[in-house]
Amino acid sequence: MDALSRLKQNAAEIYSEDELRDRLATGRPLRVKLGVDPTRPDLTFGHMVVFNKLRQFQDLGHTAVLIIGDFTTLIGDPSGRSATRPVLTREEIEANAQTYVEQAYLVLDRDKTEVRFNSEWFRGMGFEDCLQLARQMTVARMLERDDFAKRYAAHTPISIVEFLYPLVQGYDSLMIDADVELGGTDQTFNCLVGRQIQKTAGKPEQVVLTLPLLVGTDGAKKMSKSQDNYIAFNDPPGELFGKTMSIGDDVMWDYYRLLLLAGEEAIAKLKNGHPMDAKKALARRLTDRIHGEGTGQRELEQFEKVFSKNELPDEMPAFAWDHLADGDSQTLVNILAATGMFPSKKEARRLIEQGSVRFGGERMANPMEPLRRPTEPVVIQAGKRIFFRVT
RNA sequence: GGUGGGAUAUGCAAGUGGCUAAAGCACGCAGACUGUAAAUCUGUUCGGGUAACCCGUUCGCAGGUUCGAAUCCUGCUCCCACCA
Repeated sequence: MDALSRLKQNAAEIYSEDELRDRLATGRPLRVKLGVDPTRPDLTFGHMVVFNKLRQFQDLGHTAVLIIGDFTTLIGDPSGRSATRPVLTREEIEANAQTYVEQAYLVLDRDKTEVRFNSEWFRGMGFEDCLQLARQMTVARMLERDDFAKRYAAHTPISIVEFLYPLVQGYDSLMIDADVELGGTDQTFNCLVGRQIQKTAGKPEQVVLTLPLLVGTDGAKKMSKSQDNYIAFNDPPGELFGKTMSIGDDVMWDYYRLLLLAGEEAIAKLKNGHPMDAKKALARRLTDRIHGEGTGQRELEQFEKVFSKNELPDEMPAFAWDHLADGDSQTLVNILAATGMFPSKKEARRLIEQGSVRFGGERMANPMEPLRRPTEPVVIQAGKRIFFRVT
């Protein structure tokens, strides 16, 4: 497969393919830009889609330039909801950026990655320069952006600062001489603004390559932290595996394509088999990818043990009786609550009343059931996913 | 600057003096079933209490009226629309 077709794989849009071909033909390493938001230190599988593409560029000898939007974060962005986002301190931003980049290296080639903070060029920028930049955009053009158009129509607030964001992002492209900028399809507008700014400055315009947005575990909306439908890089292996198993059958193929870069032939083959086997393979490979070779197999075995065979997992947290109770006898609900594994005592009681709690394998439906100090370790199970031992 | 409308639990959204811890939907959680934490069906969803009942806190914020307020009054904050 030649370079261009590899890079085209999974791409939603390329502006434009001809330009990309020409740029590749120069034979020099291209500077491929990706802007990241340091307000959220945790990477999700949604990010992986774009990072995969970046990695493909790296494998072809190009340089990844990660722009940490620290300057913009420092100002605080009132985007979306009425509540203004908390403004992060310099230290918080740097810490976030650090974790972010470290996680990104699970996908990226560290040696071919350049990390830049955009405060580098924005901090010293005067208001005059800012106005000069703002001059390059019109309100009508800005309202073309899908996100703004919708919010404007729905009467949700849009701050002037938000109007400045695309310009800021575009200016980043100018400052690092980006040849290519990557982003999700929701970033299309912002990336295109970069082209305009480069053009005005008399520089070659960057190629924009957008990627589809990964659907979240709810199977409906795009994966994002705010929707709580995400799988994060730093989810523990069991969580990561389980969450992957919880996605709907329909969206599984997108995960194969966008996260594992599976080809259509391989997918067609999997579709002939059992959906559950395909999903298990997906979860296993993704777990391996993040947590290291072999972890996927281990989680697969645990998963089958717990969910298919209804057996106990190999590992579970243990609590000493003396931490949970004062005397030798205590009610079930109090024991559960004392572990801190439930959001509230009410919640623990609800679970008991709904018949989801087993004590040593025996179902207990009475929250007030008195328990005695166990003579040997006993396993308490709540629902399908919470297990712990009392010793 | 003027006029009108709005702020309710995780999200959307009912509720205009007591029967409201607050309808409904979505999400979440649990049970059943299964092919998995898919799908489907059912239940459940503020917190505390030896507990089919009692108590505390919640309806933008701060006060007030009332036996009683998410619901009425006053002030404040924020948002939206129209006009300029």
